[in-house]
Amino acid sequence: MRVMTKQKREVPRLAAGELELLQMLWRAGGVTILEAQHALGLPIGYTTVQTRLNRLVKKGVAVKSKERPAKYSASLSPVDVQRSDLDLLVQRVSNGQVAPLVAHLVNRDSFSREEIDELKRLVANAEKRFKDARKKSE
Amino acid sequence: MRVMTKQKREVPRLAAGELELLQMLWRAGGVTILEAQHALGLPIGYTTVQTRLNRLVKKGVAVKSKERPAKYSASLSPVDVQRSDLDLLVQRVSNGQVAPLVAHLVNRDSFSREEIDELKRLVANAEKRFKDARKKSE
DNA sequence: TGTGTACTATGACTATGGTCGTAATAATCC
DNA sequence: GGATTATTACGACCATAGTCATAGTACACA
Repeated sequence: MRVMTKQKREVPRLAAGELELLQMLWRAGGVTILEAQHALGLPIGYTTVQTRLNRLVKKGVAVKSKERPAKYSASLSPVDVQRSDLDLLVQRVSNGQVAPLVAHLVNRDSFSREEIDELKRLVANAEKRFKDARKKSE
Repeated sequence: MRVMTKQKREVPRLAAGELELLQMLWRAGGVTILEAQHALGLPIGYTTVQTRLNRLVKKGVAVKSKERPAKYSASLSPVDVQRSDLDLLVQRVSNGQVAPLVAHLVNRDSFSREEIDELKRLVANAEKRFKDARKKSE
């Protein structure tokens, strides 16, 4: 059975730059401050990275290990942020309507054979869910 | 031939609250400060709305008319913001890959018959473009 | 065990966005 | 024209994010 495990914590609002740090953590895994600084590849100082990482920790979106050169890692999966980003975006650009947003994305650029097949599969699944739901409710 | 018409102006980074104002302008059209305040429906003061609107103007994403009760309107279409939001999001959540994002959206919730048809149409168009491009390049 | 290095904590400065108060200016009307 | 009202300009305050310098602490090892 499918228990909709309610998210205990809301994803806090993250400014663009904070997201950037978080992305780095997703890519690089558990990193020390020094490694983080290099992974970012930006001309910003060591203590700047330190402060920003600590602020992420204080916000609860990253964790810091106890070891001596402490390792920082994201305590939030990309999916979590994706979800809230998407919620926001869907609300923002098409007033809660998902289809127009998908239209935008699909018309936006071109796809490979494989991607097109993938899209077809997705739509077929959506259709199946639609029919199933319809059947169940009759 | 497909000329990638370069966007002349970058959409400036807009904080969440600024977007909210902009959305209001899209919905309500050219509005006075008072109308904007009402349209927002939030418990924020008149001069707050004034300041925020003026900041949008200074950023170039809104314009202010010369009439005496000045009318503010967005100088940026939703599409512009959608595009840059989407660029950002696509980059953010799936590293530039559009298909996974579409997958997220499509799996995210359920659709009506009409929406499903619309999605099918979109995918068919994408496929047609794919074939045309293929034919042209042979 | 003392000292130099690696790491961390702390505080400070700046910019920006959200909030407003108040002063200045323009329009209205007696 | 002068008083009243509507509109605008201006500046201020606070919170937060980005930036860093510097002071403090722990570790290694001579």
